[in-house]
Amino acid sequence: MNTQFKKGVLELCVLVLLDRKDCYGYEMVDEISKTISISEGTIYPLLKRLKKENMVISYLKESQDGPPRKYYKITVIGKDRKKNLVEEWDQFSMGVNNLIHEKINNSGDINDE
Amino acid sequence: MNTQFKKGVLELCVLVLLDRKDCYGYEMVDEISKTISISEGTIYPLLKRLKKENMVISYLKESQDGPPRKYYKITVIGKDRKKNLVEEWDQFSMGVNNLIHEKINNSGDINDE
DNA sequence: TATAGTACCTTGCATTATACAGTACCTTGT
DNA sequence: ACAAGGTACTGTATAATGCAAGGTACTATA
Repeated sequence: MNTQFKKGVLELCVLVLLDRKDCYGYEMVDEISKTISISEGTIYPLLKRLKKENMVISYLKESQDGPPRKYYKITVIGKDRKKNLVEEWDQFSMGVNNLIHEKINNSGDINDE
Repeated sequence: MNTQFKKGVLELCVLVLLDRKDCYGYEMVDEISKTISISEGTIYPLLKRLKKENMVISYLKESQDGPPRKYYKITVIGKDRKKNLVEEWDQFSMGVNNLIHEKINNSGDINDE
């Protein structure tokens, strides 16, 4: 899968997931991997950054299947950012789709027949 | 505009444009900027790379409005790559849209009523 | 008990595309 | 001669991801 396409989108995906419910890293890798292939080494640094930027907070919780899990919870700032990112993404992806699928924006639809 | 989203997509856009008609760099900046804000300093290195990878070839042509223009023409390899990229993009963007707009893929639609 | 396997987190280095600013050349109009 | 705009190019910085490796906790099994 094209690495470059993912740039910036992973952050969006993580925030969207966390806006639905608290998650731990490993869980998000699983969830997101259904759509976009990623690995742990990618998501943890991202989570660290989001935490540093106050988009999320984290708390530990014990697990029955292994070591304690570090859950992440989205903050108000994070929700805000998520909203912006979703809007940007929608606009961006629509623009690209228009561009590559030939729906060229002819502003000024003058018939010359 | 979110810089990260553009990663990889610009290459796609350039190849798509060139698959329609030969263009020169400055022209493509204009064209693409209608949708995605970019500048010359971004596109020329990209074109250079595409040329190095044999996706495009270039030729000079005089202009009446300024210095000669360097036109780029897509090659068979380039067309191939464009096709792949378009497919990848379509799949990728659809996946992301599903993910962020909650259409979660419930494989196994068992009714429990 | 030792070992392997899996769930889970972390870090470091390499890769790669874009941003921005600056340079330079050509042409036309004043 | 100068300004302005069209056209091409380059260098340095930024930033997100990939991959590989390592570490801890728990569970199962030999």
